[in-house]
Amino acid sequence: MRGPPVPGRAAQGRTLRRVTGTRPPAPEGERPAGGARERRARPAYDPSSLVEVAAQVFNERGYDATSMEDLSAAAGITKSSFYHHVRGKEALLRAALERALDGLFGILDEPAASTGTPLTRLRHIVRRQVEVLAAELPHVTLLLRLRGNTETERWALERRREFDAAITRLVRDAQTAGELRTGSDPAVDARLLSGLVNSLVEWYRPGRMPVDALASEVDRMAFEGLRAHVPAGEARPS
Amino acid sequence: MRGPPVPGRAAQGRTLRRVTGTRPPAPEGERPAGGARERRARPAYDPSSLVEVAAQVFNERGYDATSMEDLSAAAGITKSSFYHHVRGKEALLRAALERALDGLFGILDEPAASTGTPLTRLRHIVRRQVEVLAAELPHVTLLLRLRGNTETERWALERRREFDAAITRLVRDAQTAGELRTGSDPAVDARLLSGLVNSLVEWYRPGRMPVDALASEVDRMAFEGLRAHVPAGEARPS
DNA sequence: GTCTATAATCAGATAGAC
DNA sequence: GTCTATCTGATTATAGAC
Repeated sequence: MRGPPVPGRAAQGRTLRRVTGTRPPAPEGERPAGGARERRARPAYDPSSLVEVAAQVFNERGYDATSMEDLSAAAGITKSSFYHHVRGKEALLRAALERALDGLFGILDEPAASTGTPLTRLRHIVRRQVEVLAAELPHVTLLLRLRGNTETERWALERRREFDAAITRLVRDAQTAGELRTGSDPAVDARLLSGLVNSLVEWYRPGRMPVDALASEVDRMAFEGLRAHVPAGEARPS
Repeated sequence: MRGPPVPGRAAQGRTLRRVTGTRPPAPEGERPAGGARERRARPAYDPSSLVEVAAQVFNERGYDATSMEDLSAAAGITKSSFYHHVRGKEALLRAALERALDGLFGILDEPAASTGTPLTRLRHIVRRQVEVLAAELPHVTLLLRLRGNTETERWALERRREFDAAITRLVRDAQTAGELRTGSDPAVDARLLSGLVNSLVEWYRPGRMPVDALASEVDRMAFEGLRAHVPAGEARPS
């Protein structure tokens, strides 16, 4: 907990927020039978849903600031009931990170990721990266905010570096092929590109705008820039 | 602490890393007199240095995962001695965030921030933002990773939103003036631009490349894009 | 499957000797 | 100014009743 020792929890600066957001309904058979529970809209209890709930709370509060009490409250059950479903805090983290990494590495396995010129492939990967990021928003967000404190975090960071390395190779190839700007270090350009894409998790929320529109704007900015383009033949604004 | 209860601290997954990185030398008179201390390169004890050390450790481990023990160890003294210099964990956080915010808002007060066309002003601000980010790297990094758990964090987030709003207004003005691309929401473009700039804290380290070179690459990417530009008159690659 | 109660440990912060 | 020793409360995790 934070701040000086204060009697009541309400006196602390920390705000208890509840996870909102829609979630896929759990299989009916998995629901607890005696629906005597009176809490507000409570998430289902199947493992996959619990991971998603946990990822949401981790992102809102930060992994370290999140207590098992916070997680169980978000799931609508007590802490010890929560432990009945989950091995521990770090197991939840790992499951969420695996989902994010599976999504990202899945992109590299797609046929379009190895078809065409380097730039064509790169643009496909960027577009798909935006889509995976939107589809797995809480899990990817979690992945991008890791500090590397635990063994699980370091494992995920290592896999993330492998993904980034694939992007860097592709940027280098595209520059060599004359499809990307010259005069800059491809490793730097790859980091700028990844930074741009990854920064979406800080503000994009589903429903804010269609995912394919977002992907198009990111693609345009990354490769053509924000500046207005003058029609061919006209003079460039000084 | 993390993981199941284990006897020894060494058995935990957490790695104790020491703050490296160079620091401006403290005024000689501020150093403790009897240099009997035998630890490795230890930072000075003046308040400003302690804030910088704290910001570094906060960034490495995350604010919540950082204990006062971690901070005092990084400073080379015991926890209770550390408390002699500092009011508490949150006071350190606030001091670091103030430094970051002062740097950023200082940019908006510069004459060049309100001289010329919207695009000229925007480009100046972006360049200066990269420079401030590099000069105040640990403090700005901390600012960009806030979750809003405490009152201090929420205060800083609110000020950061004000800064972002200024950028958004400028992007809108530049688009209206025909200097930026059309067909996209200026609020989205502003977020993409800020996301690109802010993502630097995730990888840029002083000494990796000169700051002005970095600023130029960011400027070029943001406004012209990564794609190779064909000389005027030639056909655009399909 | 869920609960109350509690164990074991670690956090931020302080007291008081030197 | 620094230290050892300690307080208070929160944290992860478990025991065992229902």
